[in-house]
Amino acid sequence: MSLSYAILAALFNQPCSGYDLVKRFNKSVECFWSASHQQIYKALAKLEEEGHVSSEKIEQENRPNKKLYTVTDSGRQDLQQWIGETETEIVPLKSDLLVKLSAGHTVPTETLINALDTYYQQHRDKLKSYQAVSKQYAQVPELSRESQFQYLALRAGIRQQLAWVAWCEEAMGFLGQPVKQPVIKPGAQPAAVRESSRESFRESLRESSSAS
Amino acid sequence: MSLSYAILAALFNQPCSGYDLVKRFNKSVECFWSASHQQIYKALAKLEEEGHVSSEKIEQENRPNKKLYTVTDSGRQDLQQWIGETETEIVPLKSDLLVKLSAGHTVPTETLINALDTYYQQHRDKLKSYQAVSKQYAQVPELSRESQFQYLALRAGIRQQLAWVAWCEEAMGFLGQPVKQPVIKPGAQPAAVRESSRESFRESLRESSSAS
DNA sequence: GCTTATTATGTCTATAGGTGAATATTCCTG
DNA sequence: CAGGAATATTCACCTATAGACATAATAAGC
Repeated sequence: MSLSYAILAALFNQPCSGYDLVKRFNKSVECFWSASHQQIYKALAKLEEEGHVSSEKIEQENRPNKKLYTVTDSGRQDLQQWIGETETEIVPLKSDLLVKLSAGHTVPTETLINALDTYYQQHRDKLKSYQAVSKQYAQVPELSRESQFQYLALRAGIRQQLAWVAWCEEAMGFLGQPVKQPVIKPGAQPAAVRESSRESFRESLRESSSAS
Repeated sequence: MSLSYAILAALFNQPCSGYDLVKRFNKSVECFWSASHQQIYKALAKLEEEGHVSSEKIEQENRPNKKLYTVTDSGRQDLQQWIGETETEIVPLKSDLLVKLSAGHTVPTETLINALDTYYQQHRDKLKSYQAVSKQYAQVPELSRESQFQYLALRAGIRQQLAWVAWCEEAMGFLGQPVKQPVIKPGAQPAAVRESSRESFRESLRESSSAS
């Protein structure tokens, strides 16, 4: 359901081809909605069938022809109506790693550390890539209102990754492993990271017990 | 795929009936894997067919009979093997709200504030409920290794919710709305929340631009 | 005796979400 | 001109999930 709207939103901001859309999803939309190219093409076909987008064949000289997709009036209305619906469910978390951890006592600690390390690296990479996009926004002197909204969505993605990175460090501390390298240069990070990275498993237990 | 393993892990920690499993998923497992009762019953049936769990009919006096599910040797091996696999993909984020926001300029700000507020409340509720479970852990003088792992998984859930709550506040600040009430009593919160709540949209932009 | 809630276990169906493989064109390099 | 990379798209299939429906026992209140 939401994939269609994610596509409508992206196309509304900037009409483009399916292929370009895939690239945009991989670059930044991914931080709030991920999808494979097959899914995107399928959803585009359905949206066109429903009349929410229209396509125009563009003849290209140096490369295969492409279809330029544009949101129709009906598509825009549908999108706006959906945004207005308050039938809002928050994202249910689904993490392989946490499932593994919840049965962690059944396997050697080393196994868990390996899994954790893989995750840690991936989250750090994602964070880095989102922060790179964030930097691009920051370099524009005056962001359009449109861009500001997109930046705000990106901020959520960054906060999610920060939370994961901080948790990985906490988990590594618990599993008795030193953190291999500092997250990112100090000073370039919002205070939240440094604070939360410092927080240990033990400390958090004590805090919970003192909470009212 | 992972639902089966989430069930195996839960049953391995504590054998129970399908009904109880549903309740456990709603209570705390949900913070790392969510599933409906239909999915759980279906997955249980499949696991039994495959021989990974066995069921025993329990006659009950005061209520309908139930089936007590236990993980078999084959199930335990399967679970342990899966935990060892390093084919680990981090959770792709999928958020309706962020999709809505990315096209936020197409609707009145009030619409967005409404949507945001609904999310804010839900994340705060989730956070509160996870923190309540966390408190239960903290009250046990000496946690078993088993429980420590589960607590660590819960910590990830809490951090996720904290990140969402903090972002909601940042977003509200951007949309020009005052935060209606403080997150939770100060002092009961890890420093990370207070820090990150304070961080504004504008400040974050400046930080991004100064980052190397 | 009737209604409603809770415990307990499922099935069916439609649709959304997701993967793997295949296809075709054009460009660039050796 | 052969082979690979980038562009651009589609098919077939499978799983996941939501929503509705079905069943049946007990317990509590009116």
